[in-house]
This record gives sequence, C-alpha cells and structure tokens, in this order.
Amino acid sequence: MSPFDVNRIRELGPAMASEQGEADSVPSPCGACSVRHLTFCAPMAEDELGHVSKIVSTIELHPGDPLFDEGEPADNVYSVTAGSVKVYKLLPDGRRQVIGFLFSGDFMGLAHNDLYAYSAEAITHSAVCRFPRKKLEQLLERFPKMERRLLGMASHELAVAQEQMLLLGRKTAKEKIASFLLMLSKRSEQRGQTPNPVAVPMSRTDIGDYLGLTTETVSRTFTQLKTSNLISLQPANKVELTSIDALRDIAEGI
Amino acid sequence: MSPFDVNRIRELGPAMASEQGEADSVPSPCGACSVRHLTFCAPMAEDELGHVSKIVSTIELHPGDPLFDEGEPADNVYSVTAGSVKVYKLLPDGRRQVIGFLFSGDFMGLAHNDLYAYSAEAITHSAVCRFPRKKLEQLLERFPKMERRLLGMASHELAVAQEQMLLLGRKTAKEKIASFLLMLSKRSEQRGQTPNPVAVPMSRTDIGDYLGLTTETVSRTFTQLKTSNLISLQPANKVELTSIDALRDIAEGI
DNA sequence: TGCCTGCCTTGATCTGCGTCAACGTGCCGA
DNA sequence: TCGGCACGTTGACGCAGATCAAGGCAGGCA
Repeated sequence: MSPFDVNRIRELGPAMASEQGEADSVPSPCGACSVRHLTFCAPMAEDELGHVSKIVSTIELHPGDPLFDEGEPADNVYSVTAGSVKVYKLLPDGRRQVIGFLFSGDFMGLAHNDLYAYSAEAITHSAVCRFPRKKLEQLLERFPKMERRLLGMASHELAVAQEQMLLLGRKTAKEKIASFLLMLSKRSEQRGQTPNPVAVPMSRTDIGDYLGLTTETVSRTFTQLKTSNLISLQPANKVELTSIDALRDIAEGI
Repeated sequence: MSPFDVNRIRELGPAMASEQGEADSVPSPCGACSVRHLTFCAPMAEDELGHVSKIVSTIELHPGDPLFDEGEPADNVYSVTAGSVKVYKLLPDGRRQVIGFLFSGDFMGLAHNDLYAYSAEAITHSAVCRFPRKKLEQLLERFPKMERRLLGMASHELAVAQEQMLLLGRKTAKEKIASFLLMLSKRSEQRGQTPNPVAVPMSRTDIGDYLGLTTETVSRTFTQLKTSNLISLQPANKVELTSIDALRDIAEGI
C-alpha cells in the first residue's frame, strides 16, 4: 500500500499529466521533502535549501509516463522522490535492456556528454524533482559538499552496475531471480520501507529485460522458487521471501 | 610495439616486483607524466603538481601481478599510466566476470564503502600510480576541480558500464565480439594510439569472462569474423578491422 | 453483468552457446 | 635441440533458456 508515496504526491496538489504524457511542474518546497536524506541534497543545511528550491521543479508521473528518451539533449537531472522509475537502453531492432530501477533518493540524467544515454519511464505513480543541468552545475560549484555527495552516489551506482555485470554475464536464471529479489528487499529497507514481504511493482517483462531473460523464463523461475517454498506470491505485487538465507545461497551460486 | 609504454616504465629505474607478486614503489615526478591529460590529475596546474607528487608512488607491474583483491580494505586508489590491467569479480564457485580493462588514464579503487568491490591484476607490463585514499580525499577537498574531474570520469564509467549491461544482457556472441573490438579500437584512439590494427593484449579467457562467453565461443567467433573478411589476425596480438562499418552494423544488431 | 484487453502462466519444441575432448602452436628453460 | 606447458583452435554433443503457442485471470468499461 505504501501510503507514504501516494500521500507525498497528493501534497503537490491537483497537478495532472496532460494527455501527451507531458507533466505539469510546480514549485517544490525542499524544506518539506521527506526523502531528502536519501538524495544528493542531503548535505545541504536547512538555511541553504532555498538555493535548491529556487532551481527545482517537481513533476508527477503516472504509470507508463515517459520522462526522457535516449539520445535527447540532457538538459535536466532528475531525482526520484516517490514511486518507481525504470531506465533502459534499446537496440535498433527493439531488444531492450533495463539498466536500472529507481526509487526515492535515486537520481538520473548525469550524462557524461550532452545526450541522455538511456530512456526513463515511470513504473508506478511517481514524483521526481527536475534540476536544469546548467543551474545544478552552478550550484555544485558553489557547494562542493553537494558535489562530493554526488560523487559518492555515482561511485555507489558504479559498484551496483558492476554487480549487475556479474549477474548478467555469469549467473543462471534462478540465481538472477534470487539476486533480484534480495536486491529489491535490501533497497526497500534502505528507504525505510518493509523489506519482507517486498514490493515488486514492475512487470515480468521489465524484470526479464533487467536480468537478460524472457518473461516466460522469469515466470517459470518464480514458479520454481514458489514450489520450493523459498518465496510466496502475495496480493498487490508483493513477494514474501520465506527463506532469505537459502535465497542468498542461491544468489551467490553456492 | 608501443615504445611509449615500455620507455615510461624504464624511466622508473630498476624497480623489480618481488617474488610474492608485491611491487616496489618509487617517488613519482608528476610533472613528467606523459599521460596526465588522460587522468584525474588533468585539471591540476603545473605549480600545483607538487601536492600530487607528495602523496603518490609509482608501481611497476608484470603480467599476472595482482594489485589488490575484492574484499580487501580499500586503502588506495590507483591510476594506470602504462600497460593494461583487468578488474574482475568472482563467484564462490570460481565463475569470473571481468568488469573492465584499464589502460593509461583509467583509475580504479574508488570504493563506495571501505572494501574493494573487485580484484585487479596486470595483463601486460604496466605502471600504476598509487594514491593513499585518505590523502587523496584531503587533496580533493582542497582542489574541487579535481573532484569535479573525478565525478566526470565516474559518470563516464557509469555510461560505459550501462552499455556493457546492454551487451551482456541482450547481444549475441557475434555482436559481443564486434562491439568489443570496436570499443578497444576507440579507446586506443582516445589514448593517442593506433586504432587499427588494434592491440588486443588480453587472453581469450579474459575476453570471454568480459563478454559472458566461454573461450571456445570467443575463438569460434573470431574465426567466423575472420572467415567473413571482417577482421584479420596479425602477429603480436593485433587485430586488423577490415570493415569497420560492417562491424558496427553487427555490433548494433542491424 | 459480461466482454475485452493486458499480463501472467504453462506446455512443447528449438537452438545458440556451453561442455567435453582432442589437437595444434609457439615460447621458454634445461 | 628438445620437451613441456600454456594458450588457442576445432569438432561432437548436450542443455538452459529462447521461441512458439495456448489458455487463465483480473481489472476496466459499456
């Protein structure tokens, strides 16, 4: 249920995404941000938040709303404050690789050149803060502690990406699914949400595209773990991890 | 041939790695560093280099020499100045994923917690600069432009890692090998070395562990590309890319 | 209330790449 | 000069997961 997410979005007022999938933006009160400690704004002092509020706008996203596409000019950096977003890359023939799922506190759009290297799309009803790239850079120049925080988060992202390479290159389907569920659970806990049962808001297709599998294999593997009494599927896209230790052994290939 | 690499190492004097694979270190003259423009030291002015020289030591590595192992305390950050290094992760049963090949200018060891997240080992005769973590952090605090440069490099690394996820999750063996050769060629060019024929200093096993394939499949795929007249294997581990456009099409899955 | 649509699951079959095995080749040290 | 060893190549075969196909199920709308 996570009333937290929904309430936060409602606080923004009756902003509605337009029919084209674009979204309205409203001025954002950073002082009231309940997930600030998770974001790159964390190191900012209370009396410095005005500088952030001045450049940021908040966007509400509905399931399936696109945020930006690979190859577009990377004019903005985004920070997720509620809900869940997927980022992915495409091959010309349509093959898709989801390179990450983002939740409260995560950021995206820090491109090393001037174009987005991936596309982003909301999975659930979500809220993100938009920072114009140029203005954010000025802010980083003025507040090196914010830049340090961003470097810390980027290097964490890098470690996560490397772990994912190990998964994609060397793990079996069963090991991939076990790793995935444990990762979701751990991240849920880090955000202060319940780690077990864990919310799995994304579709089987998204999971497959994240793990380098097909939906059919994802589905079969879930069934297999369920039959082995390692997980149990619950209503509202929750998964109970019945035996975390056993899952961890599977995830590590033991 | 790359006399550049070997000369640079010889300049260090007769330092020899000991039998246990450890390596001697000598004071390093950053002012004379010929690859500085590629490293995170690039933004430092000539008259500031003394601050860098003071904390750095240079290490010579021979093929196969380990630099550090996954799980060790991450006390140092390293910058490659010559040669080639591989970084990899292991599963308990020995399955291996090479998460990157490093050349001049690349750095490693920027751990987000206090332990190395991967192991590092020299592929060829190489030289790396060692920065004690704590001292480097002090330097970054004093020179935000260096921290900015590091953030830029980290976010580039991230984009490379995401491209690699697409490769590992969604590309075929042939597409993987084509992508790999083009990547090596591009990086070679960026370092000012010849992009074609391209030097491929790593073993078939290393390539397989990087691309999520077995050595046999790597070997077969090289043969296949050779038979199609897309590449030609030359002495001294060089590969000539006979048709870069065709390789690019294959790499993109077209 | 009932139909439709999108997502998930399950079954049957196929295939790209892994596995197992053998052999070639070049380098290095005795 | 020769033998051994590490690495690369090639062939035969097997299998994990992809592909193709058919329902099941739940939510939304008339």
